[in-house]
Amino acid sequence: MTSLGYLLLALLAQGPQSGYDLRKLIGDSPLRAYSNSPGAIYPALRRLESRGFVQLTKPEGGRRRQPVALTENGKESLWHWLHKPVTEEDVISNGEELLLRFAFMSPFGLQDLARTFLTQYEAANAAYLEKLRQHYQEHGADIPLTGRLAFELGLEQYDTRIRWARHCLGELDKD
Amino acid sequence: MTSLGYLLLALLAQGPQSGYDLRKLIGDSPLRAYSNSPGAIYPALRRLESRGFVQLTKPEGGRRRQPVALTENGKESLWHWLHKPVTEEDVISNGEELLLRFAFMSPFGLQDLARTFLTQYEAANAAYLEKLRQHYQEHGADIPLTGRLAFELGLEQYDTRIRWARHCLGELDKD
DNA sequence: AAGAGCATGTAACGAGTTACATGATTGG
DNA sequence: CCAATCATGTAACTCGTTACATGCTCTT
Repeated sequence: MTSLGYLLLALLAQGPQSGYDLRKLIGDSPLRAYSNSPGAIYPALRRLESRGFVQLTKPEGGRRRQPVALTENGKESLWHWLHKPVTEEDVISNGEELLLRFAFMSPFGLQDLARTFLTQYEAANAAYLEKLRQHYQEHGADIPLTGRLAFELGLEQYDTRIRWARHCLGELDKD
Repeated sequence: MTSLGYLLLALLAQGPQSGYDLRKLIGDSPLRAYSNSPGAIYPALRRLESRGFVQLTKPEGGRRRQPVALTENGKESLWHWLHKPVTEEDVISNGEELLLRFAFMSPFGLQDLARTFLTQYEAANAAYLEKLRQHYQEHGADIPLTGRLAFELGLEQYDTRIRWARHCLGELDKD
């Protein structure tokens, strides 16, 4: 299962949609970091179907809107994805997917799911940031100027994530 | 040419290295977001060779360190990559690669290359951030809580980039 | 001499890109 | 009724992943 697959499941959790609808949704929103090309979407939907996560209902005529619905298996797979623990590896290499997961958590329980996500997210980012700072202390002097500056942006980005996670936990307390 | 290809060219610009050296360099540094698996590195080096960007010198015996050197064509390709203009599309979908480019600019001219990069980078991020803010104004109310919070992190990240670019321009003035 | 780690290679597979194809619907 | 656009599909290609294979070097 790839990020795009889960994105499709998450979008379908809000009700059946056609492939075309999904393409529009992705292309017209900040999700456009993901691909909305037909060559990505339709094969992805077929894969989801072959795994039983999704049901395609063929229209009678030729080439019209073809609604896709989430199955029970699909719901379950989505649930597992949303509940996966946040690892440091994810934070390093899959930052986008983590954020995607969080963005679609609302219907599945704010107090449990979202809170533990944020706690783990903050911890994992803090742990890696600490390693980065250490690396910077040791090797920062050897790196040429632009490399050092790029490194500093990296540090800032992780710091932003940590502050954001704390801010979100505060927001969730307002319930 | 993929990001990994340019990363290899950039690393080789500091002198010939073996594939194994390159793998270590990538795995032991904050570049570890990139793959350092043999199945990625060695085929990538072969591709660079087949395009004439790199020269592999076979060692006489069997399976030993095999130094890889940047050719003139390779230097030129690297130069073009570093000089590519920063587009809004890059900022949206290729943020990592942009930062990679900047990180390796030092030897190629700070006052020209790095300055124009930063200026374009700031402008492109600001332009997209403006669109994101607009989107948030119009549709923010319809998005469930975690989606909205994820959106806010996105906004923060772009803002961080912009502040960083300005800070860097200030640093470059200290020459 | 044996085994751990060094260094490179490769095959099967999955998934996205680009580009093109195809049939239906709608507007002028 | 013709063109534009809607909606889906597909083939060729590229690249990275995973897992395994191969041979060398160095230590003990």
